[in-house]
Amino acid sequence: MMRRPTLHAVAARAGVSKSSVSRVINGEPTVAPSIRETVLAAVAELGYVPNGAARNLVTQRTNTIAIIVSDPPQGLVSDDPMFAMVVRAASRELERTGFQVSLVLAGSDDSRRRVEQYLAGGHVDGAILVSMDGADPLPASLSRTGLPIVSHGRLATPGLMPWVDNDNQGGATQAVQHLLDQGRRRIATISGPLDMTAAQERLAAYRDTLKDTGRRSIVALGDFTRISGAEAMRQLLDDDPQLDAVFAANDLMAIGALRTLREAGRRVPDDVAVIGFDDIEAARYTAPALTTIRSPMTDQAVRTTQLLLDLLSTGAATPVVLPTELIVRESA
Amino acid sequence: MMRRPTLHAVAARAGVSKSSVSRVINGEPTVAPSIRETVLAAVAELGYVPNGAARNLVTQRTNTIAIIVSDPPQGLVSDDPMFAMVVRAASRELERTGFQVSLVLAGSDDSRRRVEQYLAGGHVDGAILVSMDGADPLPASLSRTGLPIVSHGRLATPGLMPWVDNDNQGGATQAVQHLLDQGRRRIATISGPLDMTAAQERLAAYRDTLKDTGRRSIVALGDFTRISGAEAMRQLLDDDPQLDAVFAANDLMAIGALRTLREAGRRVPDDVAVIGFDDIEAARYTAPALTTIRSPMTDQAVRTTQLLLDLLSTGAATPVVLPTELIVRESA
DNA sequence: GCACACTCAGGGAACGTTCCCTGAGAGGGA
DNA sequence: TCCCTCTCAGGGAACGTTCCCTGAGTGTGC
Repeated sequence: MMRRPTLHAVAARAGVSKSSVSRVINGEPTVAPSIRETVLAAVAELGYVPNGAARNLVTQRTNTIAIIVSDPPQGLVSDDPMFAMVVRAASRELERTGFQVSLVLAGSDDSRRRVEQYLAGGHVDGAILVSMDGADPLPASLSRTGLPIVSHGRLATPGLMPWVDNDNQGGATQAVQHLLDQGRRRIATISGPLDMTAAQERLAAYRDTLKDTGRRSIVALGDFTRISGAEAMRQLLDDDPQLDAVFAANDLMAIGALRTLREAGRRVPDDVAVIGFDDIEAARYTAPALTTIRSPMTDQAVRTTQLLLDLLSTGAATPVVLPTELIVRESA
Repeated sequence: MMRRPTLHAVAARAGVSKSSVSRVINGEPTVAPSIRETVLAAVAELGYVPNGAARNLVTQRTNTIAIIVSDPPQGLVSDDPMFAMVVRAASRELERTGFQVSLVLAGSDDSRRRVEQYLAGGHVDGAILVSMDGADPLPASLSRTGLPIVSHGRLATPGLMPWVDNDNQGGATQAVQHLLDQGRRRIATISGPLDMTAAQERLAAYRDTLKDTGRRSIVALGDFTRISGAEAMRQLLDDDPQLDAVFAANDLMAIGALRTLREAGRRVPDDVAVIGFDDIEAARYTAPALTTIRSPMTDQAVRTTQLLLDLLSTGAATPVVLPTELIVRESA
């Protein structure tokens, strides 16, 4: 394969110095129109494209941002809509502002070391951490690199970096209140994994809201997947066959719960009301359609990206909490 | 922010030449144990991490692979499970083999130029194209860069690059045959966007299979999204209220169709049988559970990645077709 | 008419690695 | 004992840019 042309080659072709070519390439104004034209012609003729590595080396910038998502350790590859929405929205925003995106999966402990090395190796100008769980040591160690980093979702350890999250507490309160308003008496919940702040906050809000009414909480644990929602629902039905409402901490688990209820012969919402959280697109397509709390996922990703851009340009950024909204459909 | 230590600094600290440090870092065997130890100590002490750009510049390699996915031009961000599955599986495989992943969204014409420049700029060692539609000029222009590139999904223009696809024709034939075996008489289909080869092949197989039985085809067009499936189903019911089966070219559209049928008061599968394609996880959670054709998405992504690795190491790679499987659940 | 400012092109160091080449020293064979 | 080979450390060029600095040339003000 032929070696790609360099700045030098263009300079020779155009009969000018490489400094001038560099100036034209970078759009500096202090260059005579005649030279600019000659250079542009030579660039087009040779098909010149600046070498990224050389540029990065001398400028000490890469124009690349890492999106770091935690990868479930199990061999399974999940179709989590969150992943698609967040990665897509953030990537789009980054590309719009002229950055490349480096996607990094943080799975095993082994890969964590790799991530640290990668960030420390100057490959990126900054990073976005997506939905890290509280047990993960990665945020702490990465924040020590001194690189500009923001988190999509509040971290368990406060103060490490700026973040953007939705109002989990407010949303969960809305959800449970809606069930109460309907006159539901035994309201259970399917919680997310408790090492994630979103799950903690939603569970806490559920408990607080119920407590005010003197009702007892009925809790089953899931991990934000459909199958865990289905299993948790089965367990809830065993624990309390009389329950007449369930608040699932996300839509995926609500979808799982819906399936279990159907298998158990319970009618939704007549026998049991179900409400989810997130308002993913699939929530419009369940039978019955899922009542849920809309959390602005795309928005959150965009805002997180903008927070990083702020951090890069101004050196400072403050956390953001986005409001949620109750979406009433058929299931509650 | 303090400048990160360089090879030179480590060499000075360890009292050896930078050549020796470089040798230790890169694990070359021709270095005395005593020197290796001293260097390793200095590396640990200073927290040295090699600079990526400098390394890339001199080695002419980046250890980075681009995953290029077409981004729908509409402002919408979709939660397409395909995106999550494919990007995740491919990324995991790439990271496992020591590559970084650069995620590139190819949307507007403007961004296409950006992508070409990016690949030509030597930022990556190779690229994976994901599910490009036939109208997209990107594959052709990218293959002209001479970079090793493979495609996830067969391209409309053959011969541009190696690819991995599943057996669309076989799968669609299985699906329609299953409906015929059930004694269904009026079998409609919801096709995907016809500029994608997967949609073309599935539609062609539907037509061929029906033709052999003397039945006429009833076709509505979708674009692989849930909402398009719902709309197409509505149109099909208008066109032929007597239809008793639908083959949707993917599960997302089947899910949309299911909703329309429910709204129209048709029972599935009693009145109308529905069969999808892909076997995404959500297919297990519809009511009724979706009968579908399993296409090995994760597998396909992994195989595509391996194809690229082959291409990188051996310079050659041949297309792969993966088999599909009929998964019978409740909807047909 | 002369000095001075101002514009703009070119030369070359620097960025932080890798890798080739040289050469010092050790070891072994005749 | 001498020479040849072999091992392994160091020096320095090269990778392809950017950017600072120098200096040539032109224009301007008095």
